[in-house]
Amino acid sequence: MYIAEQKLKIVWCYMDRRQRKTREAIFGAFIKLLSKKDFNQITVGEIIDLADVGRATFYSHFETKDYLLKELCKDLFDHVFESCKGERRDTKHIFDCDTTTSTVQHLLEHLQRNDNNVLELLAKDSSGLFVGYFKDNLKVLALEQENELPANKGLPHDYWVNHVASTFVETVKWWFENGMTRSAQEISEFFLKAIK
Amino acid sequence: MYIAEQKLKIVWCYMDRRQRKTREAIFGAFIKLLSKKDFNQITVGEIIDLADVGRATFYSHFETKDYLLKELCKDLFDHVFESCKGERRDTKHIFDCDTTTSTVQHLLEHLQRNDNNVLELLAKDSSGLFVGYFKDNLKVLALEQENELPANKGLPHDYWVNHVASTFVETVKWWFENGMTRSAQEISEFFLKAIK
DNA sequence: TTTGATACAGAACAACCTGTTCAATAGCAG
DNA sequence: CTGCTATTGAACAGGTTGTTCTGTATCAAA
Repeated sequence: MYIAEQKLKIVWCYMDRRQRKTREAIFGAFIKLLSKKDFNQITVGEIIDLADVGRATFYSHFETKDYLLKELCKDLFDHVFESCKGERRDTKHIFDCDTTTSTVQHLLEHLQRNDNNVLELLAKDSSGLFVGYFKDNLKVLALEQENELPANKGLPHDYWVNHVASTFVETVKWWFENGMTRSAQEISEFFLKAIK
Repeated sequence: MYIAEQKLKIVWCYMDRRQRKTREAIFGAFIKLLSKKDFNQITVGEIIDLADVGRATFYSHFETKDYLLKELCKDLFDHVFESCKGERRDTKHIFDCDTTTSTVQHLLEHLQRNDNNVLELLAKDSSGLFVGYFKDNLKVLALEQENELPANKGLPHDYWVNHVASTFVETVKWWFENGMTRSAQEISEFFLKAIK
């Protein structure tokens, strides 16, 4: 029962090649299915068929379907935000990578590439988990560079942070639902205007 | 198979007393369960047990569990927004019911009474359906009295309407999650400041 | 009150999904 | 090569779903 949990979480890169392959296959199949139908309508049977993986193998990696979703969220958003945070760690200023683009625009450009269909998953997020993880990461990011954000207008701090994060998520969803025709810079301006 | 659909939807008030009773019983049981656990973890068996209703009866009313949720959303939000819209229809000005309170505050006060646990359902909305219906209704409301809202800052119209509706939903959720200790008036001010 | 229509209860049913177990097989690291 | 570990594939019990059926209770109208 869920034998690989510790290894998978703690020493990811030292994982057995077989484990990595299975994990990636399951994630891939899951993402493909998630972009087609609702989470609750996807069965484990479909996942393991598409991933071409044994039933027992699935359950040795993920305790349940919900845990699979959680781990996928972690993987996805850790990857999306890693560049922002990584650069910040190195340089102390988020703008160093490109002095003309803000953090917001940088993040939007990263999303525009849409690795792993993050946007699709965000847009048709029937479980709310993706949006939840996204917002949590954004809140941390907002706290890290609070001085770059507009004034909080005398509103309670946590209300303001939540408002900023929510507005960003809604902005991204709006962008995606309108075909991503506008540029990342334009969307960035929309967002900043909205919370100004 | 879902024999009563037309009657239920079109001539609600002329419905057979038996039908009304079962429908109410099912809705009541469903709401009670929804405030305790996630939608996807609720079984039809639990619902009919709590509603004290036969299995076949349930399926003669609702094609499936998802349809039950949809109909519940419709009922709930039609009721929440009916007062706002009703007053507007009569008076042409939404402020007539109380010249000192705005539409926003009026809606918040209505939510504060929390009929049918709407707030609880909104806060722990695992399916996203409640929030979706809530936002749709808010958008219509926002369009109806656009002149009362702050300027859209040159943003695209649908982006702005979506932003306003989303901010309202998030404000309500924040209110609820913080124990509803603040007054409706205060929350109304937060919301208006946030989108100003 | 009687009558015909309709909603209900309760059980039974097949089809499906879940999560577990197990023996056999295949791949890995030292 | 050898011991260890992941994977396979099948089988399994337990639970859920949506349907079907028969008999009963309730309604609305004559």
